[in-house]
Amino acid sequence: MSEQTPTIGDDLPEQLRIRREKRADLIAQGIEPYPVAVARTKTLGEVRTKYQDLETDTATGDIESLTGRIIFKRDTGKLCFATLREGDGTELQAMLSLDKVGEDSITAWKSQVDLGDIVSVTGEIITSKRGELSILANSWQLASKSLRPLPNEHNPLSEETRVRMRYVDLIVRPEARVTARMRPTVMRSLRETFHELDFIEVETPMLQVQHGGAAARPFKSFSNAYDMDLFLRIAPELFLKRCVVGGIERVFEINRNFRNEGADSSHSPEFAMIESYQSFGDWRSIAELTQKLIQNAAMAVSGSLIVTHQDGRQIDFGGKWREISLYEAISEGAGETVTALTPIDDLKRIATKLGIKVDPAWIAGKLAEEIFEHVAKDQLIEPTFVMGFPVDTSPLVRAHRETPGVAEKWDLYVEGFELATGYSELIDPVIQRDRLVEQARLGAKGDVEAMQVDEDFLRAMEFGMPPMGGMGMGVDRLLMALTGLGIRETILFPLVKPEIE
RNA sequence: GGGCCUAUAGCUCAGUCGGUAGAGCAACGGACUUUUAAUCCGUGGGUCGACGGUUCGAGCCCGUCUGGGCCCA
Repeated sequence: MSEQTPTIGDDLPEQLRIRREKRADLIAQGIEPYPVAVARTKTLGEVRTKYQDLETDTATGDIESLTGRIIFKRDTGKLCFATLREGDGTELQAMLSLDKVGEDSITAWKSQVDLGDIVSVTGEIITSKRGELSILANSWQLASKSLRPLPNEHNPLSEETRVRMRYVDLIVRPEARVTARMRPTVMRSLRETFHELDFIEVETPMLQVQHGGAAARPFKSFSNAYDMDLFLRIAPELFLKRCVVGGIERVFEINRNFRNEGADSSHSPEFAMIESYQSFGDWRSIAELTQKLIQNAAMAVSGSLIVTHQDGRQIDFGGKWREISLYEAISEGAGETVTALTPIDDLKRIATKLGIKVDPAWIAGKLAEEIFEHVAKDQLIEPTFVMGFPVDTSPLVRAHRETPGVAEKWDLYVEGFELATGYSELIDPVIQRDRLVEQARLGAKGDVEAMQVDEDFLRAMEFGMPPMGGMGMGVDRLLMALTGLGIRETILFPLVKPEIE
Protein backbone atom coordinates (compact mmCIF):
# COMPACT_ATOMS: atom_id res chain seq x y z
CA MET A 1 0.00 0.00 0.00
CA SER A 2 1.20 3.49 -0.81
CA GLU A 3 1.57 6.11 1.90
CA GLN A 4 -0.16 8.60 -0.37
CA THR A 5 -3.71 9.15 0.70
CA PRO A 6 -5.84 7.70 -2.07
CA THR A 7 -9.44 8.59 -2.65
CA ILE A 8 -11.41 7.59 0.39
CA GLY A 9 -13.71 4.81 -0.67
CA ASP A 10 -17.35 5.72 -0.40
CA ASP A 11 -18.13 2.01 -0.13
CA LEU A 12 -16.92 2.25 3.48
CA PRO A 13 -19.45 2.49 6.29
CA GLU A 14 -20.18 6.07 7.18
CA GLN A 15 -18.21 6.20 10.42
CA LEU A 16 -15.08 4.65 8.95
CA ARG A 17 -15.19 7.01 5.99
CA ILE A 18 -15.60 10.09 8.20
CA ARG A 19 -12.60 9.18 10.30
CA ARG A 20 -10.44 8.57 7.27
CA GLU A 21 -11.48 11.96 5.98
CA LYS A 22 -10.48 13.51 9.31
CA ARG A 23 -7.07 11.88 9.05
CA ALA A 24 -6.64 13.27 5.55
CA ASP A 25 -7.76 16.73 6.71
CA LEU A 26 -5.23 16.71 9.54
CA ILE A 27 -2.43 15.86 7.15
CA ALA A 28 -3.62 18.57 4.75
CA GLN A 29 -3.40 21.06 7.63
CA GLY A 30 0.14 19.93 8.44
CA ILE A 31 -0.92 18.10 11.62
CA GLU A 32 0.63 14.66 12.08
CA PRO A 33 -2.08 12.16 13.14
CA TYR A 34 0.59 9.57 13.98
CA PRO A 35 3.53 11.46 15.50
CA VAL A 36 6.75 9.66 16.33
CA ALA A 37 6.64 10.96 19.90
CA VAL A 38 4.39 12.97 22.19
CA ALA A 39 4.93 14.59 25.57
CA ARG A 40 4.42 12.31 28.59
CA THR A 41 5.84 13.13 32.02
CA LYS A 42 3.75 10.77 34.15
CA THR A 43 1.35 7.88 33.75
CA LEU A 44 -2.27 8.35 34.73
CA GLY A 45 -1.67 5.84 37.52
CA GLU A 46 1.19 7.90 38.91
CA VAL A 47 -0.98 11.02 38.91
CA ARG A 48 -3.84 9.18 40.60
CA THR A 49 -1.50 7.90 43.30
CA LYS A 50 0.24 11.23 43.89
CA TYR A 51 -2.94 13.30 44.12
CA GLN A 52 -5.33 10.79 45.64
CA ASP A 53 -6.24 13.04 48.57
CA LEU A 54 -6.59 16.32 46.68
CA GLU A 55 -9.64 18.28 47.83
CA THR A 56 -12.43 19.37 45.54
CA ASP A 57 -11.84 22.43 43.34
CA THR A 58 -8.10 22.66 43.98
CA ALA A 59 -5.35 23.86 41.65
CA THR A 60 -1.94 22.35 42.34
CA GLY A 61 0.20 24.50 40.09
CA ASP A 62 1.88 21.26 38.90
CA ILE A 63 2.20 20.98 35.13
CA GLU A 64 2.35 17.49 33.59
CA SER A 65 1.97 15.88 30.19
CA LEU A 66 -0.33 12.86 30.24
CA THR A 67 -1.47 10.41 27.61
CA GLY A 68 -4.45 8.15 27.25
CA ARG A 69 -7.14 6.81 24.98
CA ILE A 70 -10.31 8.88 24.95
CA ILE A 71 -13.19 6.73 26.09
CA PHE A 72 -15.76 9.41 26.94
CA LYS A 73 -16.02 12.90 25.52
CA ARG A 74 -18.29 15.60 26.88
CA ASP A 75 -18.09 18.84 24.98
CA THR A 76 -19.92 21.94 26.17
CA GLY A 77 -19.63 25.36 24.55
CA LYS A 78 -16.43 26.67 26.04
CA LEU A 79 -15.39 23.82 28.35
CA CYS A 80 -14.76 20.24 27.23
CA PHE A 81 -14.29 17.12 29.30
CA ALA A 82 -12.81 13.83 28.22
CA THR A 83 -12.03 10.64 30.10
CA LEU A 84 -8.59 9.26 29.30
CA ARG A 85 -7.83 5.61 29.92
CA GLU A 86 -4.45 3.87 29.90
CA GLY A 87 -3.68 0.21 29.39
CA ASP A 88 -4.39 -1.15 32.84
CA GLY A 89 -7.75 0.64 32.92
CA THR A 90 -6.69 3.63 35.01
CA GLU A 91 -8.70 6.67 34.01
CA LEU A 92 -8.24 10.39 34.43
CA GLN A 93 -10.33 13.33 33.29
CA ALA A 94 -8.92 15.90 30.90
CA MET A 95 -10.48 19.38 30.76
CA LEU A 96 -10.06 21.91 27.97
CA SER A 97 -11.31 25.43 28.50
CA LEU A 98 -11.54 28.19 25.93
CA ASP A 99 -9.58 30.66 28.04
CA LYS A 100 -6.64 28.24 28.46
CA VAL A 101 -6.23 26.76 25.00
CA GLY A 102 -7.84 29.39 22.77
CA GLU A 103 -10.56 29.36 20.16
CA ASP A 104 -8.76 27.43 17.39
CA SER A 105 -7.54 24.72 19.69
CA ILE A 106 -10.87 24.02 21.34
CA THR A 107 -12.63 24.02 17.96
CA ALA A 108 -10.07 21.55 16.67
CA TRP A 109 -10.56 19.38 19.78
CA LYS A 110 -14.28 19.24 19.17
CA SER A 111 -14.09 18.48 15.47
CA GLN A 112 -10.92 16.44 15.05
CA VAL A 113 -10.82 14.29 18.17
CA ASP A 114 -12.99 11.19 18.39
CA LEU A 115 -13.67 8.49 20.92
CA GLY A 116 -10.86 6.00 20.72
CA ASP A 117 -8.15 8.49 19.75
CA ILE A 118 -4.99 8.48 21.83
CA VAL A 119 -3.93 11.96 22.90
CA SER A 120 -1.29 13.75 24.91
CA VAL A 121 -2.53 16.59 27.11
CA THR A 122 -0.23 19.08 28.81
CA GLY A 123 -1.55 21.19 31.66
CA GLU A 124 -2.12 21.64 35.36
CA ILE A 125 -3.27 18.89 37.69
CA ILE A 126 -6.46 20.08 39.40
CA THR A 127 -9.67 18.84 40.86
CA SER A 128 -12.89 20.02 39.24
CA LYS A 129 -15.78 21.70 41.03
CA ARG A 130 -17.33 18.25 41.32
CA GLY A 131 -14.13 16.88 42.83
CA GLU A 132 -12.87 14.91 39.83
CA LEU A 133 -9.08 14.71 39.57
CA SER A 134 -8.27 16.23 36.19
CA ILE A 135 -5.65 17.71 33.98
CA LEU A 136 -6.62 21.21 32.82
CA ALA A 137 -5.05 21.52 29.40
CA ASN A 138 -2.77 24.29 28.27
CA SER A 139 -2.23 22.34 25.06
CA TRP A 140 -2.92 18.96 23.54
CA GLN A 141 -1.70 16.80 20.68
CA LEU A 142 -2.98 13.72 18.91
CA ALA A 143 -0.83 10.70 19.64
CA SER A 144 -2.74 8.32 17.39
CA LYS A 145 -5.89 8.82 15.37
CA SER A 146 -8.37 5.98 15.64
CA LEU A 147 -10.01 5.14 12.33
CA ARG A 148 -12.64 2.85 13.82
CA PRO A 149 -15.38 3.69 16.30
CA LEU A 150 -15.06 2.05 19.69
CA PRO A 151 -17.93 -0.23 20.62
CA ASN A 152 -20.24 1.40 23.11
CA GLU A 153 -19.02 0.97 26.66
CA HIS A 154 -22.37 0.15 28.14
CA ASN A 155 -23.27 -3.16 26.52
CA PRO A 156 -21.05 -6.20 26.81
CA LEU A 157 -19.34 -7.19 23.57
CA SER A 158 -20.68 -10.38 22.08
CA GLU A 159 -18.51 -13.39 22.83
CA GLU A 160 -17.42 -13.68 19.24
CA THR A 161 -16.30 -10.06 18.99
CA ARG A 162 -14.41 -10.37 22.29
CA VAL A 163 -12.40 -13.29 20.95
CA ARG A 164 -11.92 -12.02 17.40
CA MET A 165 -10.95 -8.51 18.46
CA ARG A 166 -9.25 -9.05 21.80
CA TYR A 167 -7.50 -5.69 21.40
CA VAL A 168 -10.91 -4.01 21.56
CA ASP A 169 -12.00 -6.28 24.39
CA LEU A 170 -8.94 -5.20 26.38
CA ILE A 171 -9.78 -1.54 25.79
CA VAL A 172 -13.40 -1.74 26.86
CA ARG A 173 -13.79 -4.63 29.31
CA PRO A 174 -12.18 -4.50 32.76
CA GLU A 175 -12.41 -8.27 33.25
CA ALA A 176 -10.39 -8.81 30.08
CA ARG A 177 -7.64 -6.58 31.42
CA VAL A 178 -7.67 -8.39 34.77
CA THR A 179 -7.56 -11.81 33.16
CA ALA A 180 -4.74 -10.84 30.79
CA ARG A 181 -2.66 -9.70 33.74
CA MET A 182 -3.58 -12.68 35.89
CA ARG A 183 -1.83 -15.15 33.62
CA PRO A 184 1.66 -13.65 34.02
CA THR A 185 1.07 -13.43 37.77
CA VAL A 186 0.30 -17.14 37.85
CA MET A 187 3.26 -17.96 35.61
CA ARG A 188 5.61 -16.02 37.86
CA SER A 189 4.21 -17.73 40.93
CA LEU A 190 4.61 -21.17 39.39
CA ARG A 191 8.22 -20.52 38.46
CA GLU A 192 8.99 -19.07 41.89
CA THR A 193 7.55 -22.13 43.60
CA PHE A 194 9.61 -24.42 41.39
CA HIS A 195 12.77 -22.41 41.99
CA GLU A 196 12.25 -22.40 45.75
CA LEU A 197 12.14 -26.18 45.57
CA ASP A 198 15.29 -26.42 43.41
CA PHE A 199 13.56 -27.44 40.20
CA ILE A 200 15.39 -26.52 36.99
CA GLU A 201 13.43 -25.17 34.03
CA VAL A 202 14.27 -26.62 30.63
CA GLU A 203 12.90 -26.21 27.13
CA THR A 204 12.46 -29.33 25.04
CA PRO A 205 11.48 -29.75 21.39
CA MET A 206 8.10 -28.72 20.08
CA LEU A 207 8.90 -30.03 16.62
CA GLN A 208 9.35 -33.73 17.11
CA VAL A 209 10.25 -36.58 14.79
CA GLN A 210 8.08 -38.85 16.88
CA HIS A 211 5.28 -37.69 19.12
CA GLY A 212 4.71 -39.27 22.49
CA GLY A 213 4.04 -38.86 26.17
CA ALA A 214 0.26 -38.66 25.96
CA ALA A 215 -2.72 -40.19 24.24
CA ALA A 216 -3.73 -37.65 21.62
CA ARG A 217 -3.80 -36.96 17.90
CA PRO A 218 -0.92 -34.74 16.81
CA PHE A 219 -0.64 -31.97 14.28
CA LYS A 220 1.56 -33.05 11.44
CA SER A 221 4.11 -30.84 9.72
CA PHE A 222 6.94 -31.29 7.25
CA SER A 223 10.57 -30.21 7.17
CA ASN A 224 11.80 -29.26 3.72
CA ALA A 225 15.44 -29.24 4.79
CA TYR A 226 15.34 -32.73 6.32
CA ASP A 227 12.73 -34.03 3.87
CA MET A 228 10.73 -35.67 6.59
CA ASP A 229 7.48 -35.49 8.52
CA LEU A 230 7.54 -33.71 11.84
CA PHE A 231 4.93 -33.52 14.58
CA LEU A 232 4.03 -30.69 16.89
CA ARG A 233 4.44 -32.13 20.33
CA ILE A 234 1.48 -33.40 22.31
CA ALA A 235 3.55 -33.55 25.51
CA PRO A 236 7.15 -32.95 26.61
CA GLU A 237 7.21 -36.01 28.91
CA LEU A 238 9.67 -38.22 27.07
CA PHE A 239 12.23 -35.41 26.78
CA LEU A 240 11.89 -34.35 30.40
CA LYS A 241 12.51 -37.95 31.43
CA ARG A 242 15.65 -37.95 29.28
CA CYS A 243 16.71 -34.91 31.35
CA VAL A 244 16.20 -36.91 34.54
CA VAL A 245 18.31 -39.77 33.18
CA GLY A 246 21.01 -37.16 32.58
CA GLY A 247 20.91 -36.09 36.21
CA ILE A 248 18.61 -33.07 36.17
CA GLU A 249 16.93 -34.54 39.19
CA ARG A 250 14.19 -31.96 39.56
CA VAL A 251 13.03 -30.60 36.25
CA PHE A 252 10.07 -28.70 34.87
CA GLU A 253 8.90 -27.11 31.66
CA ILE A 254 6.11 -24.63 31.05
CA ASN A 255 5.30 -24.43 27.39
CA ARG A 256 2.78 -25.07 24.66
CA ASN A 257 1.38 -28.44 23.60
CA PHE A 258 -0.68 -29.05 20.48
CA ARG A 259 -3.44 -31.59 20.11
CA ASN A 260 -5.36 -32.09 16.90
CA GLU A 261 -8.72 -32.58 18.58
CA GLY A 262 -11.99 -30.77 19.06
CA ALA A 263 -12.21 -27.44 20.79
CA ASP A 264 -14.81 -26.66 23.47
CA SER A 265 -15.11 -24.68 26.69
CA SER A 266 -12.25 -26.65 28.29
CA HIS A 267 -10.16 -27.77 25.28
CA SER A 268 -8.00 -25.66 22.99
CA PRO A 269 -5.91 -27.10 20.13
CA GLU A 270 -2.88 -25.36 21.59
CA PHE A 271 -2.59 -25.02 25.31
CA ALA A 272 0.02 -24.19 27.90
CA MET A 273 1.18 -27.11 30.00
CA ILE A 274 3.40 -27.61 32.99
CA GLU A 275 5.23 -30.86 33.37
CA SER A 276 7.56 -31.66 36.21
CA TYR A 277 9.58 -34.66 37.36
CA GLN A 278 11.03 -35.20 40.78
CA SER A 279 13.69 -37.86 41.22
CA PHE A 280 13.30 -40.03 44.31
CA GLY A 281 9.73 -38.85 44.65
CA ASP A 282 6.52 -40.69 43.82
CA TRP A 283 2.84 -39.95 43.15
CA ARG A 284 2.42 -38.80 46.75
CA SER A 285 5.30 -36.32 46.77
CA ILE A 286 4.32 -34.99 43.36
CA ALA A 287 0.76 -34.48 44.62
CA GLU A 288 2.15 -32.34 47.43
CA LEU A 289 4.15 -30.35 44.90
CA THR A 290 1.06 -29.86 42.74
CA GLN A 291 -1.00 -28.68 45.70
CA LYS A 292 1.73 -26.21 46.65
CA LEU A 293 1.99 -24.86 43.11
CA ILE A 294 -1.74 -24.26 42.95
CA GLN A 295 -2.05 -22.84 46.45
CA ASN A 296 0.81 -20.39 45.85
CA ALA A 297 -0.77 -19.36 42.55
CA ALA A 298 -4.12 -18.77 44.30
CA MET A 299 -2.37 -16.62 46.89
CA ALA A 300 -0.57 -14.71 44.13
CA VAL A 301 -3.74 -13.79 42.27
CA SER A 302 -6.23 -13.33 45.08
CA GLY A 303 -4.21 -13.04 48.28
CA SER A 304 -6.17 -15.94 49.72
CA LEU A 305 -6.57 -19.68 49.36
CA ILE A 306 -10.26 -19.04 48.86
CA VAL A 307 -10.65 -17.61 45.37
CA THR A 308 -13.77 -15.77 44.26
CA HIS A 309 -14.84 -16.17 40.67
CA GLN A 310 -16.23 -13.35 38.59
CA ASP A 311 -19.73 -14.76 39.07
CA GLY A 312 -19.27 -14.62 42.84
CA ARG A 313 -18.79 -18.34 43.48
CA GLN A 314 -15.93 -19.33 45.76
CA ILE A 315 -13.52 -22.25 45.59
CA ASP A 316 -11.46 -23.15 48.64
CA PHE A 317 -7.94 -24.30 47.78
CA GLY A 318 -6.89 -24.41 51.42
CA GLY A 319 -6.23 -27.35 53.74
CA LYS A 320 -5.47 -30.91 52.74
CA TRP A 321 -7.35 -31.81 49.62
CA ARG A 322 -9.84 -34.62 49.48
CA GLU A 323 -8.78 -37.96 48.04
CA ILE A 324 -11.12 -40.51 46.56
CA SER A 325 -10.44 -43.83 44.91
CA LEU A 326 -11.39 -44.10 41.27
CA TYR A 327 -12.74 -47.63 41.60
CA GLU A 328 -14.60 -46.84 44.83
CA ALA A 329 -16.28 -43.90 43.09
CA ILE A 330 -17.23 -46.17 40.20
CA SER A 331 -18.57 -48.83 42.57
CA GLU A 332 -20.68 -46.27 44.35
CA GLY A 333 -22.04 -44.88 41.10
CA ALA A 334 -22.69 -48.30 39.61
CA GLY A 335 -24.27 -49.76 42.73
CA GLU A 336 -21.98 -52.78 42.65
CA THR A 337 -18.35 -53.48 43.39
CA VAL A 338 -16.01 -52.67 40.52
CA THR A 339 -12.26 -53.14 40.63
CA ALA A 340 -9.46 -53.07 38.10
CA LEU A 341 -9.96 -56.82 37.78
CA THR A 342 -13.67 -56.61 36.90
CA PRO A 343 -14.14 -58.39 33.55
CA ILE A 344 -14.64 -56.13 30.54
CA ASP A 345 -18.08 -57.58 29.78
CA ASP A 346 -19.30 -56.51 33.22
CA LEU A 347 -17.91 -53.01 32.62
CA LYS A 348 -19.72 -52.84 29.29
CA ARG A 349 -22.97 -53.94 30.93
CA ILE A 350 -22.60 -51.28 33.65
CA ALA A 351 -21.74 -48.57 31.15
CA THR A 352 -24.71 -49.45 28.98
CA LYS A 353 -27.00 -49.50 32.03
CA LEU A 354 -25.82 -45.98 32.90
CA GLY A 355 -26.65 -44.76 29.41
CA ILE A 356 -23.10 -44.45 28.15
CA LYS A 357 -22.66 -45.04 24.45
CA VAL A 358 -19.99 -47.74 24.43
CA ASP A 359 -17.36 -47.81 21.71
CA PRO A 360 -16.59 -51.50 21.01
CA ALA A 361 -12.88 -50.68 20.68
CA TRP A 362 -12.62 -49.49 24.29
CA ILE A 363 -10.37 -51.53 26.53
CA ALA A 364 -11.29 -52.21 30.17
CA GLY A 365 -9.41 -49.23 31.56
CA LYS A 366 -11.02 -46.86 29.09
CA LEU A 367 -14.45 -48.18 30.07
CA ALA A 368 -13.67 -47.62 33.75
CA GLU A 369 -12.57 -44.04 33.08
CA GLU A 370 -15.69 -43.35 31.04
CA ILE A 371 -17.91 -44.73 33.79
CA PHE A 372 -16.06 -42.64 36.35
CA GLU A 373 -16.50 -39.44 34.36
CA HIS A 374 -20.16 -40.24 33.89
CA VAL A 375 -20.97 -40.86 37.55
CA ALA A 376 -18.57 -38.67 39.51
CA LYS A 377 -16.99 -35.89 37.48
CA ASP A 378 -19.65 -33.24 37.96
CA GLN A 379 -19.54 -33.55 41.74
CA LEU A 380 -15.81 -32.84 42.00
CA ILE A 381 -16.00 -29.10 42.57
CA GLU A 382 -13.62 -28.65 45.48
CA PRO A 383 -10.07 -29.79 44.67
CA THR A 384 -10.04 -33.59 44.76
CA PHE A 385 -7.34 -36.15 43.98
CA VAL A 386 -8.84 -39.16 42.22
CA MET A 387 -6.44 -41.98 43.05
CA GLY A 388 -5.63 -45.21 41.26
CA PHE A 389 -6.23 -45.21 37.50
CA PRO A 390 -6.26 -48.40 35.43
CA VAL A 391 -2.81 -49.49 34.35
CA ASP A 392 -3.80 -50.41 30.80
CA THR A 393 -4.56 -46.77 29.89
CA SER A 394 -1.43 -45.46 31.61
CA PRO A 395 1.50 -46.86 29.61
CA LEU A 396 4.13 -44.61 31.22
CA VAL A 397 3.06 -45.21 34.81
CA ARG A 398 4.33 -47.69 37.38
CA ALA A 399 1.88 -50.35 38.52
CA HIS A 400 0.46 -49.83 41.98
CA ARG A 401 2.66 -51.35 44.66
CA GLU A 402 -0.31 -53.22 46.22
CA THR A 403 -3.47 -53.12 44.13
CA PRO A 404 -3.38 -55.27 40.98
CA GLY A 405 -4.53 -53.74 37.71
CA VAL A 406 -4.13 -50.22 39.03
CA ALA A 407 -1.37 -47.71 38.34
CA GLU A 408 0.06 -45.20 40.79
CA LYS A 409 -1.67 -42.39 38.98
CA TRP A 410 -3.99 -39.65 40.20
CA ASP A 411 -6.02 -37.00 38.46
CA LEU A 412 -6.75 -33.74 40.22
CA TYR A 413 -10.28 -32.48 39.64
CA VAL A 414 -11.51 -28.95 40.33
CA GLU A 415 -14.81 -27.45 39.18
CA GLY A 416 -15.70 -30.74 37.53
CA PHE A 417 -12.76 -30.80 35.13
CA GLU A 418 -9.37 -32.45 35.15
CA LEU A 419 -6.76 -29.91 36.18
CA ALA A 420 -3.65 -32.04 36.65
CA THR A 421 -2.38 -35.57 36.65
CA GLY A 422 0.48 -37.21 38.54
CA TYR A 423 2.28 -40.54 38.58
CA SER A 424 4.85 -42.72 40.12
CA GLU A 425 6.78 -43.04 36.90
CA LEU A 426 7.58 -46.36 35.30
CA ILE A 427 11.37 -46.69 35.26
CA ASP A 428 11.85 -50.32 34.18
CA PRO A 429 12.92 -50.12 30.52
CA VAL A 430 11.88 -53.68 29.74
CA ILE A 431 8.31 -53.20 30.99
CA GLN A 432 8.25 -49.81 29.27
CA ARG A 433 9.17 -51.42 25.96
CA ASP A 434 6.38 -53.99 26.37
CA ARG A 435 3.87 -51.23 27.11
CA LEU A 436 4.91 -49.16 24.09
CA VAL A 437 4.84 -52.19 21.81
CA GLU A 438 1.30 -52.86 23.01
CA GLN A 439 0.46 -49.19 22.25
CA ALA A 440 1.88 -49.56 18.76
CA ARG A 441 -0.28 -52.62 18.31
CA LEU A 442 -3.38 -50.59 19.25
CA GLY A 443 -2.19 -47.92 16.85
CA ALA A 444 -1.92 -50.45 14.06
CA LYS A 445 -5.51 -51.47 14.83
CA GLY A 446 -6.61 -47.91 14.21
CA ASP A 447 -6.36 -46.18 17.61
CA VAL A 448 -5.30 -42.70 16.45
CA GLU A 449 -4.35 -41.69 19.99
CA ALA A 450 -2.00 -44.60 20.65
CA MET A 451 1.65 -43.93 21.42
CA GLN A 452 4.56 -44.90 19.24
CA VAL A 453 7.68 -46.86 20.21
CA ASP A 454 10.35 -44.23 20.81
CA GLU A 455 13.61 -46.20 20.61
CA ASP A 456 15.81 -43.33 21.74
CA PHE A 457 13.63 -42.83 24.80
CA LEU A 458 13.90 -46.52 25.62
CA ARG A 459 17.67 -46.37 25.15
CA ALA A 460 17.81 -43.46 27.62
CA MET A 461 15.79 -45.49 30.12
CA GLU A 462 18.14 -48.42 29.68
CA PHE A 463 20.95 -46.27 31.04
CA GLY A 464 19.05 -46.18 34.33
CA MET A 465 16.33 -43.76 35.39
CA PRO A 466 15.93 -42.97 39.07
CA PRO A 467 12.61 -43.63 40.79
CA MET A 468 10.51 -40.53 40.45
CA GLY A 469 7.17 -38.82 40.57
CA GLY A 470 5.90 -36.78 37.65
CA MET A 471 3.03 -34.40 37.07
CA GLY A 472 1.37 -32.44 34.31
CA MET A 473 -1.01 -29.52 34.67
CA GLY A 474 -2.75 -27.33 32.14
CA VAL A 475 -1.93 -23.68 32.75
CA ASP A 476 -5.06 -22.52 30.95
CA ARG A 477 -7.11 -24.84 33.12
CA LEU A 478 -5.40 -23.53 36.22
CA LEU A 479 -6.50 -20.06 35.11
CA MET A 480 -10.00 -21.48 34.62
CA ALA A 481 -10.00 -22.91 38.13
CA LEU A 482 -8.83 -19.60 39.57
CA THR A 483 -11.26 -17.44 37.61
CA GLY A 484 -14.25 -19.63 36.72
CA LEU A 485 -13.86 -18.59 33.07
CA GLY A 486 -13.95 -20.76 29.95
CA ILE A 487 -10.64 -21.66 28.32
CA ARG A 488 -11.17 -19.18 25.48
CA GLU A 489 -11.30 -16.32 27.97
CA THR A 490 -8.05 -17.38 29.65
CA ILE A 491 -6.23 -17.43 26.29
CA LEU A 492 -5.74 -13.98 24.78
CA PHE A 493 -5.97 -15.13 21.19
CA PRO A 494 -7.68 -18.49 20.94
CA LEU A 495 -7.95 -20.07 17.51
CA VAL A 496 -10.96 -18.84 15.55
CA LYS A 497 -11.97 -19.57 12.02
CA PRO A 498 -11.37 -16.64 9.66
CA GLU A 499 -14.16 -14.18 9.13
CA ILE A 500 -15.82 -14.22 5.73
CA GLU A 501 -15.43 -10.96 3.85
C1' G B 1 -20.10 -36.85 14.23
C1' G B 2 -25.62 -35.78 16.16
C1' G B 3 -29.28 -32.26 18.22
C1' C B 4 -30.84 -27.30 19.57
C1' C B 5 -30.12 -21.95 19.30
C1' U B 6 -28.14 -17.86 16.55
C1' A B 7 -26.41 -14.13 12.33
C1' U B 8 -30.49 -7.13 11.23
C1' A B 9 -26.71 0.13 11.45
C1' G B 10 -19.81 1.12 13.90
C1' C B 11 -21.37 -1.67 18.92
C1' U B 12 -25.38 -4.12 21.74
C1' C B 13 -30.04 -5.62 20.42
C1' A B 14 -35.80 -5.27 19.06
C1' G B 15 -38.64 -6.39 14.68
C1' U B 16 -45.96 -9.09 16.28
C1' C B 17 -50.01 -12.45 11.31
C1' G B 18 -45.51 -12.48 5.27
C1' G B 19 -47.19 -6.00 3.48
C1' U B 20 -42.35 0.88 2.84
C1' A B 21 -36.33 -1.29 8.49
C1' G B 22 -36.50 0.14 14.55
C1' A B 23 -34.14 1.58 19.59
C1' G B 24 -29.96 2.91 22.85
C1' C B 25 -25.04 4.23 22.48
C1' A B 26 -21.87 5.94 18.44
C1' A B 27 -21.76 9.51 13.92
C1' C B 28 -23.06 14.37 11.47
C1' G B 29 -25.05 19.86 12.09
C1' G B 30 -26.41 23.38 15.99
C1' A B 31 -26.79 25.36 21.47
C1' C B 32 -24.25 25.21 26.16
C1' U B 33 -17.59 27.24 30.94
C1' U B 34 -18.06 22.04 35.72
C1' U B 35 -19.49 17.49 32.84
C1' U B 36 -19.25 12.06 34.91
C1' A B 37 -22.82 6.94 29.78
C1' A B 38 -23.45 15.25 30.17
C1' U B 39 -28.00 17.56 28.41
C1' C B 40 -31.23 19.85 24.62
C1' C B 41 -32.81 20.60 19.17
C1' G B 42 -32.15 18.64 14.32
C1' U B 43 -30.06 15.06 10.52
C1' G B 44 -27.94 10.98 8.15
C1' G B 45 -26.54 5.89 8.31
C1' G B 46 -28.88 -0.97 6.25
C1' U B 47 -26.60 -6.12 0.10
C1' C B 48 -31.35 -7.87 7.20
C1' G B 49 -24.50 -13.74 6.76
C1' A B 50 -24.44 -16.11 1.33
C1' C B 51 -27.06 -18.67 -2.48
C1' G B 52 -31.52 -20.79 -4.10
C1' G B 53 -36.94 -21.70 -3.51
C1' U B 54 -42.33 -20.60 -2.20
C1' U B 55 -45.36 -16.07 -2.80
C1' C B 56 -48.57 -10.63 -6.05
C1' G B 57 -45.09 -9.49 -2.05
C1' A B 58 -39.81 -12.50 2.33
C1' G B 59 -35.67 -9.68 7.70
C1' C B 60 -39.84 -13.15 8.79
C1' C B 61 -41.73 -19.37 5.55
C1' C B 62 -38.69 -23.68 3.08
C1' G B 63 -33.77 -25.79 1.38
C1' U B 64 -28.40 -25.66 1.01
C1' C B 65 -23.94 -23.47 2.61
C1' U B 66 -20.81 -20.37 5.95
C1' G B 67 -19.64 -18.20 10.81
C1' G B 68 -20.78 -18.22 16.15
C1' G B 69 -22.88 -20.42 20.78
C1' C B 70 -24.88 -24.44 23.91
C1' C B 71 -25.86 -29.64 24.80
C1' C B 72 -24.74 -34.74 23.59
C1' A B 73 -21.13 -38.38 21.66
